[in-house]
Amino acid sequence: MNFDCPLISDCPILPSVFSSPRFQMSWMTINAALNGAEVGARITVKGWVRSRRDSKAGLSFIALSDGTCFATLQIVAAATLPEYDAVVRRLSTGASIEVDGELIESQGKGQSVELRADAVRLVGGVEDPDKYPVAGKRHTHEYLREVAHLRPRTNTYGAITRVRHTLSQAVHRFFHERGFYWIHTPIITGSDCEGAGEMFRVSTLDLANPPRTASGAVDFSKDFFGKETMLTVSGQLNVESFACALSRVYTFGPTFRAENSNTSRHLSEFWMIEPEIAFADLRDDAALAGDFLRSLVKAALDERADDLAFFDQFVEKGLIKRLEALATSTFEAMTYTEAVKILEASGQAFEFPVAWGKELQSEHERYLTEKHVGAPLVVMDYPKEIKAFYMRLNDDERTVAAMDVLVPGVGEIIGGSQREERLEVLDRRLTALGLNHADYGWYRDLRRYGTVPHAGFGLGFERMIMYATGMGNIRDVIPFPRAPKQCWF
RNA sequence: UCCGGCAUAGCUCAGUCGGUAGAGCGAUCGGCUGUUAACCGAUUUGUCACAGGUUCAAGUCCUGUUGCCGGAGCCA
Repeated sequence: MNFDCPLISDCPILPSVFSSPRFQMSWMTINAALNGAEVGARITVKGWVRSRRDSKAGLSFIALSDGTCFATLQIVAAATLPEYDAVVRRLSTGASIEVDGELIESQGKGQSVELRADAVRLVGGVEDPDKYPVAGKRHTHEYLREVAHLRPRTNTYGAITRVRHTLSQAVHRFFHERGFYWIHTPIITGSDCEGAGEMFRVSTLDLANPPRTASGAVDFSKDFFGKETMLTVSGQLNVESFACALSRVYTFGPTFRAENSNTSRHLSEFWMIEPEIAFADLRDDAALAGDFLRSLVKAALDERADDLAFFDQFVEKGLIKRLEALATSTFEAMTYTEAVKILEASGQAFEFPVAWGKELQSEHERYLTEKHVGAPLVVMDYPKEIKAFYMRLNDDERTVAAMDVLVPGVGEIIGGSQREERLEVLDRRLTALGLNHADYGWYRDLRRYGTVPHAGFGLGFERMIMYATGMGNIRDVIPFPRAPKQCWF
């Protein structure tokens, strides 16, 4: 690598305190070549062949992608090149090449600039073009999932990957700019009170021959941590302790659920964002959720227009309009009690009956957000019986300060609540639910020492990506999906 | 986990009443063209998911298993 090449200024670098000295390479990204490089520049690009078309005029056209942007760069390779027959004419989809050449205005339609090749070098050929798993044709998402190591080379997955990155960056930027601190909550937990479903065990015990207690049960005191440990299902409980010290904090990391969920909206391993704010109530929480979703959508619109244009055309017609509408909207909000009234008055024939005190079913949520509102919707103040122990009891003693954000097409994208900060009320809830106070020692401590009202929520990151791209299956918006019976790569 | 559907060429699928395997796309070769989802012609391709059963004969019918898809539940 040559880090001092004077010709190259690598792809648009955002203004930053880190912008000098620049990290430069001796070749140019296709993103840089297409967006900002001077016509007439002599450059080198490297990437993977999407397609090759030969012309009897003595030319071959190569569509080259390096994944740095949606578009491919058209390489024009003349038959007069010494390597024309040995290299160029043998290129097939998927091969990797390096090309030196001059960036020129395109003589053809479909692109403004193209690279007139001075030299084409094969980096890696394709063993058997007939067997290349992502040949230049349409493939189903289901099939591409089986070749997840090669699907990043397709238009769709390249676009998803770039949007995913942009949204990740936007998450951190949003919170950083508002004074939130990122807390790295643990992945391994010894807390059996997280309570959000089945957990994966973490153990170094010999499964075939585990140590036993006198009563015959597996003796976890002999395990690595001296107790039973699991993969976390949420960083919330841990992050609450940091909120009650640094005021505004969030987590953004992987989360694990061992539920046997076989749906297009669930993964066994997914990423979740959980902000937590001290001195905040549920209204503050909902306001933050709205700002947050709008900011993420705006980031995607601003920074990934090329990828969104693709999704708009091939995945969900009208996607961009929908996102633009969201970016400037305020979310409608209603209480659970109002939602039940609306559903009861809707005249819809639901499979599951609607009644105050019962969970809202998917079909109910879908009606509310897709038909009744036609936009994102916040439902608040659910009956305490159907919500978790840590949610703050409202003055009516029947409901808790919980909220769900529902969006058309995806359903529940955010779940949050104001946390119960009053020790005696929390203890009453624990008792009512038959939970052992001793198991919640440090969590109760937060209520014993300088307790404050606080609230937060969890956003399923992959569900956000689905919403931002129009993709219909959550397994297609994460690089290597983990789901029941699926851990292939 | 429950309900429903599906599993046939590299991919997407057809395959009638049970009678011994087809198309499109891709790929390869050739033709044409500053081409671009190119176009025209030719060629290429099979453990019919797996295990058993019925039958003279099973891709086709029956049983079981596995996997995938859609919906539901759990949730984010």
